Amino acid sequence: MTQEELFKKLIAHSKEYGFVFPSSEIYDGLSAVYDYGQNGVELKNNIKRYWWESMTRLHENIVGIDAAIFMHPTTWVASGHVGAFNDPLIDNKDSKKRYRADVLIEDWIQKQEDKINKEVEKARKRFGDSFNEELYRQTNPRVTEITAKKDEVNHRMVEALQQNNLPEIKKIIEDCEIACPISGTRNWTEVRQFNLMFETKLGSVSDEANTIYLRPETAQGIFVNYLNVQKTGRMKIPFGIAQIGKAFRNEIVARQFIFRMREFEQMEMQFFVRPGEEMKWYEYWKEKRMSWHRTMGFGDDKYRFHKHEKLAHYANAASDIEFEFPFGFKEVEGIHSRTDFDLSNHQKHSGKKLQYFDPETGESYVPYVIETSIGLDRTFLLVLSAAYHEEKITKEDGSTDERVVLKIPPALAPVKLAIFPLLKKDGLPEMARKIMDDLKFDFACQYEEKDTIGKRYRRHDAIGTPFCITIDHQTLEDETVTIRYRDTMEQERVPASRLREIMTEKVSITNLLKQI
RNA sequence: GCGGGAGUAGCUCAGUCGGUAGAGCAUCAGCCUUCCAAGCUGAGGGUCGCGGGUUCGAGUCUCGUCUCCCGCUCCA
Repeated sequence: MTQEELFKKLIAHSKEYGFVFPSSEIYDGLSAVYDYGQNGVELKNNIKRYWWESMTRLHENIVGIDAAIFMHPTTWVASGHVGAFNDPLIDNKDSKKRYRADVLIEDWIQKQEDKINKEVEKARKRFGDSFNEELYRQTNPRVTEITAKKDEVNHRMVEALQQNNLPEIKKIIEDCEIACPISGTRNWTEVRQFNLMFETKLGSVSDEANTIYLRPETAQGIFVNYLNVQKTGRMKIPFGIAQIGKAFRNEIVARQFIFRMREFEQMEMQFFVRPGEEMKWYEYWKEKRMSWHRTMGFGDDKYRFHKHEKLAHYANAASDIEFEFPFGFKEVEGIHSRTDFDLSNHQKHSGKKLQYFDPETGESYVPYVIETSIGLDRTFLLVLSAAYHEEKITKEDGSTDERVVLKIPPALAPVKLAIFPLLKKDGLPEMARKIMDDLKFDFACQYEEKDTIGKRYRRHDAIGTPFCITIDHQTLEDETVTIRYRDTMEQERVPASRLREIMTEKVSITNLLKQI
């Protein structure tokens, strides 16, 4: 089976067993929007808990918040999103490739600079020690010509971007005779604007309303509350603020199931540190986060770091944790050194002092920030794709059989234990109900009495239930039950009175947290 | 946006030459069996994505349209 087929089966399985449904399906769906079903929401909540507790419980100096999705519009001016997330796009009609129009122009400008540098180097060789680079740059006719043209284009581009003048951007591309690197042609479409932030109106009367944005990242909710948390929590640097919440990006192309959605959920932690110590903490969090992933037990070779060479406007170092999905190694989490970019800009735009007085050094400063930002939906997909197994089984009579099993770590599984009476008579259902009533306060349990026992086992394999408890005639005599293990399909007989203790040991998130 | 693929029952799919809708699984009710899916009987479930055209007659031919999935620049 190819990876693509496997991925398709995984998507079908997700729907079939109540993990993920296409949004608004009865109306033909909505592109790249998905809903989490009855099992999906449990798995998702368990992942959230694993993350949340690994942050807030295991670190005394990390606390959580839950900021609103709506934020003051100036937030996004300060964060750089208003400027940086307005991408003018253009398509080449021959190669069918899509480009960011400003990037095309920037590449052209870079080319001109390369040309100039080449000229300078040539001249340096020619003139030897007597070479005056500055003078040459100012006087050489060829260099000054290219420089002038380059500066003019740059000026036009900046102005056009500021005024959102798309036809002008198209004209620049035409004037510079920029060709598509793939097709080599200059057969371009019009330039179109893709605003990555969703707009909405605040206020019930539309003409009085202000345009606000749905947040494109949760981080800013942390930054604008930095001072509130620091003061009210009497936090001392270094300290962190964690948050789980929805974010929205009007992606140009949103694809690959729940991997890239327009509405998605992030789990972010911003860690505030003393300037100059950011690299130490950057390395610390890279290791911590990788360890969190590996503890789930899907295999260390499924993960790798990817270092960003090209950095975002706010970062001075950035690495991704990538996981090997059925469609290749893809980013699940980013660990970014964000410098003091965000807090400084909020300080500037708000006029509020966002500084920290460090009693150890006796100085005030704007803290530096290390960000860990993980996609919850991506982690969900990670768990599902790593857990999905199709197994061939040889039965006692020699015939072969197949089963689909989700080997989800027990602590994250939507249903922890399924409770079955072996027969639907002889008082077994009553006994099973009694055991379930006792355990349901501590574990997500499901009771099933329909169909043969084998069918019930398989149904729970398919949703990843790690343990099935079966009540048989012997239970009536000595109060023992069998535990059937999902991964090995083996059974073990234990006293019913010990179930709580055994299950607590096997399914608690605490034990996962201890291994990080 | 462009290119490719696909829309028939909850799921997987069949449907011949254009003749009026089928199977398996699943669901529900009952019977039988009882520790690893597929025993028996019965029931429910369909505007064949949508709209027009050709035809006595369209799931099938034709035109249009919509939606979903995959690939391409961005990111968590």
